[in-house]
Amino acid sequence: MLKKQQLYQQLKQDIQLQHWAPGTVLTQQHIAQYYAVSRIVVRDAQQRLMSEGWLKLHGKAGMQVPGFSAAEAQELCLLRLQLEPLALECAAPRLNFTLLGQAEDVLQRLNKQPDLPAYQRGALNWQFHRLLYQGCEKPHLLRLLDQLHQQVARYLGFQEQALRYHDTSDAEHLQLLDLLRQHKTAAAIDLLCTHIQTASDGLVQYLKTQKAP
Amino acid sequence: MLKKQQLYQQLKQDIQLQHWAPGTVLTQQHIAQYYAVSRIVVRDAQQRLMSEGWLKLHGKAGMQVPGFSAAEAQELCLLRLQLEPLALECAAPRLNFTLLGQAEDVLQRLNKQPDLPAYQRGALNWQFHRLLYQGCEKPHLLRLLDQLHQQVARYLGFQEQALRYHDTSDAEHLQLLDLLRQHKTAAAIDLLCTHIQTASDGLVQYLKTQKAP
DNA sequence: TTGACATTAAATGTATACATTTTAAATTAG
DNA sequence: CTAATTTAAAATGTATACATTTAATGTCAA
Repeated sequence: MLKKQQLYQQLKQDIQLQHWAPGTVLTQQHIAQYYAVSRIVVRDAQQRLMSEGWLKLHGKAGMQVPGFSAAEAQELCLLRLQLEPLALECAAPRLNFTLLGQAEDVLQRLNKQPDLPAYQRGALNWQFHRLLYQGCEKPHLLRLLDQLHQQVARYLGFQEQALRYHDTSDAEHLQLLDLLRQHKTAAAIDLLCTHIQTASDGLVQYLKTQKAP
Repeated sequence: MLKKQQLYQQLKQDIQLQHWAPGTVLTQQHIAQYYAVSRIVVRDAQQRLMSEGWLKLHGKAGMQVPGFSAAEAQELCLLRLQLEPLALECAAPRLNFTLLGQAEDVLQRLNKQPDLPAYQRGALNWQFHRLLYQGCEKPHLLRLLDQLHQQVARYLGFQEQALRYHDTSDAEHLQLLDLLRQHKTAAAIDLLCTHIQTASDGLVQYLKTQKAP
């Protein structure tokens, strides 16, 4: 029998992998029956997934699996662009070799396993960035960024193709680490901005071509 | 008998008015008994209040009423400063006289009732700003800002004194409206930045003096 | 046929009861 | 007396049953 945490993960994954297609309306009863859990458990999971953007309200009954749009992706990336450089700037003075090493380990894992599923690559990618921002000592900022990347992650499960840009950005990641090691903070921030911008453009471009084939 | 929505509002207000002091650990059972509702209802309200920052996890049992710190206030204001100018910039081209009029109405209500409780003044103040950002067509951005102001609101119920700066900022609000009417967007954004900065400084200063009297 | 109203089905909200986990206390061995 | 283990109490997690609300269906009159 599934518990709360398990149902949360399962549902999230099933949405990400499009087992439940965008537009589907999921009622408590449906989910409870399908996953064989009590509605109480479903309510908790639903509420959490909704606050993270995986589900959205649909009238007065049921939750709807949201669709994808280039506009939304662009907005999410714009917010990243607005917040992540700030986080890096605050964290830079407190970046030590331990953290940089951990970050490099994550990069290596990304490199050595080029055929991971898209959503796992996305998770590792955020783990890398997150490590760099870790020391900013701004819990609310980090919370907002976590939320943002949850939303972005929804897009990454979308299509393997959309994530291809990450491979091309590997060099940028390494360069970023290098700059940070040399305490060239300003340059690192600049690079981060263009890095996010590049990723954004790729994703948005891809979504636009998908929409009108 | 209280329903979910009512309990949510009641609990939030009681926290804001310090009926439950910072540091207090509220268990489901406590709350259920005190407000005479089922624990189910409490769970929903608790989860929502937690996601909005009114409560935070306390180990594995209970939720804790968070305290106040100058650092947290500063962070929240910094995030406002990072996001609100962006929202205004995006919304400016779509600002019409209807919205500007609504905003001015809010200002007038603030002016004509100088003895409103702090939390209501805070709510009106955010209502004013929010109207200006309304047209930015960035739902995620607006959601983040709503969250941020929920957090700020927690501080505003804190002390009447801390909100005094809002009275002095009334002139700035009017000037902001004026600039927007004349489509002097850049100037309006500049003013907004200093406006937020001023408010931030006031609040942070106040909290620092409170801490070490 | 259409539109308003009544009726029914389904979904969510809420309460109670039970199960599991966690915390604290108390007892006992060293 | 201390520390570790056991035991009891309290808190949360989960399931079931009931109440309320919402949506849909069908009926009847115009």
